[in-house]
Amino acid sequence: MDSSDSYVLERQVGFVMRRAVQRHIAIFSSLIPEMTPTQFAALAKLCELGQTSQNELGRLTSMDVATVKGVVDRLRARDLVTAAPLESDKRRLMLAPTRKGRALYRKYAQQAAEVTRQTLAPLDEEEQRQLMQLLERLI
Amino acid sequence: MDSSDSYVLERQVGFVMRRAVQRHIAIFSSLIPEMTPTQFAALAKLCELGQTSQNELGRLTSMDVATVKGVVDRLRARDLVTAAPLESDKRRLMLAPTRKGRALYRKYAQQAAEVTRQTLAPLDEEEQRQLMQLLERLI
DNA sequence: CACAGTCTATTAGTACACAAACGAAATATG
DNA sequence: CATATTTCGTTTGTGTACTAATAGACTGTG
Repeated sequence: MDSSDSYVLERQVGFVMRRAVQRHIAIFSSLIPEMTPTQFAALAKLCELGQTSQNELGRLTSMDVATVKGVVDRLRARDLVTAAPLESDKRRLMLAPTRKGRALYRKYAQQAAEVTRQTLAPLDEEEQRQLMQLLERLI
Repeated sequence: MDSSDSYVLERQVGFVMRRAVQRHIAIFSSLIPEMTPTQFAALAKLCELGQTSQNELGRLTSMDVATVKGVVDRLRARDLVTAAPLESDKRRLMLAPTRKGRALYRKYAQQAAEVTRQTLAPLDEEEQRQLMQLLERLI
């Protein structure tokens, strides 16, 4: 039996998802060139919550501890986020968006929703719902 | 109007796909710890074709020129792939799997298909087909 | 033939993403 | 209360992914 029967690259979910993500990122960076999807996700979550620790932010945005540190460092370097150790628990680094960070989030929240619309544009509304639901069940 | 109405992180395709890819990669590396999904994709395509230029391999596996170079370099370093400039067109770097590369591909082709099965396991067969078709239309 | 445009590969730079290991701080348990 | 465990953040190392710039090789057209 030929192993090429059981494995065809183009039919693997991993490959198809990778390509879909590539297209999504291209759309994102054309609509929001000022920051990456990951940075926007972190900033958005932080604006939603007001403040959190770096670690919890990572959990809420599905980022590794090492990844979230890098993302937060870059947001801090651009003065979009502030960080300060928590008095009552000195392990924790509390984060909050700056005024500039909030402004940037507000500026792009609509655009970010538009990124999703454009990414899903090849599908009709019913299919979009289906896709989202199926993807969520994969997690 | 509140911008949080229009943007909720968890409802964006990008976020959901990113998480699904994360889970997929975790499954992949538990079943095939010896190489990454990208490396396997490149090796698989090369085994399928026998030989190609580095550039074309990139196009066929949806990798950037810079990305494919890194991936191929690592495969070459492990003696899974050979590379030689093409006589008739000295710009091109022709690649081919080594015997060792073919053996590794054969060893894991089944497992790689299994990765797809496990990734899609939360869905029934009909849903799996739907998801794949919907994703393909996003590309 | 010349030379403009195209194709291929490489390099440098930036940004995610994860594993592993570390130290410091907090909590749990005996 | 002492110590074992857990939590949090950082660092290091490897790998993917894209941009932009560069250089060499080919192709097409004048």
